[in-house]
Amino acid sequence: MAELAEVETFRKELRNKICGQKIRKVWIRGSSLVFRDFPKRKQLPNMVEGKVIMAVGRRCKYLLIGIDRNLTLVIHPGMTGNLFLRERIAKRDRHCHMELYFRNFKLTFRDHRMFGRIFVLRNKEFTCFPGFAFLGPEPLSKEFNENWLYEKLSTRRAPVKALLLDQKIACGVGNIYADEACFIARISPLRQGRDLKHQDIERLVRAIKYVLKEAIKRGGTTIRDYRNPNGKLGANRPLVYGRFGKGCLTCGEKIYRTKVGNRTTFYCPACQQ
DNA sequence: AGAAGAACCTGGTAGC
DNA sequence: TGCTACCAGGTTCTTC
Repeated sequence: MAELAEVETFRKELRNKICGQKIRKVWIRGSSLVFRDFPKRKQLPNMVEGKVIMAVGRRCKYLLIGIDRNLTLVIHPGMTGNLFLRERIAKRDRHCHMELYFRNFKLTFRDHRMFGRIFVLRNKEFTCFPGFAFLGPEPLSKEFNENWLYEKLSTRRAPVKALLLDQKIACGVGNIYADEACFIARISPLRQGRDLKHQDIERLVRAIKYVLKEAIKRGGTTIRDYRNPNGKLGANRPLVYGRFGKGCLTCGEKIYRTKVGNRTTFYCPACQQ
């Protein structure tokens, strides 16, 4: 679920609700694997209880909750992680891993597959944190442009789809939007990176920005598990992802399904060259 | 260095 | 109905 557009939806929905709110109480599942990268997890409640949320940001697929002046609660939802705003008395089940209690509601992190990650960074640890150090530029920024992508793809033999999933190249792009971007740019996901011409890369950059903006506008894409913090489904509908055997929305040919870099990949063999 | 594949997890479902 | 095998939107490690 959680690609850039879904995490951005989390950010927008949460920002107005939790900014300025004091964290009254924290509950964490002690044995939960989502804290496996955070050795000091037992101290998490002590670190943040009684403190105020100052900002809600995002970098790539990481949600960043700024607490007081010098702490950031970092949440990576992984494949199935979700954040929910709920009544304080709402029951937690065995897939809940963390709850932040505010005055009138609580924020719950739920993840049944436990590929998600949660940890806390102090400001001075932030810049040297390895998870952020090598991420590429935000795809919706000016720095993510045809020059950047050409530089990253033009020497590579790997399929362009696999390269788009590399967070050092196109951070925030995941399996769905990589397929969608290739479809809109009319580029086969199987083509080698070094095989793309400048004009192909220009179309691809435009397509990546377009699919992400549209998905954010619609509150993300729900294939299976994704819900926004209020429990609503994402309203974005993929043009090619998940449409195996159905007619291409451009030319009517059947959509193919294959594997690229071990990931399920959908494309139209007629439109995408 | 870079490409490919497996591993990490659980739950849902297709097929028998 | 019940069992097994396989599949899933992310990341990271190992092997070649």
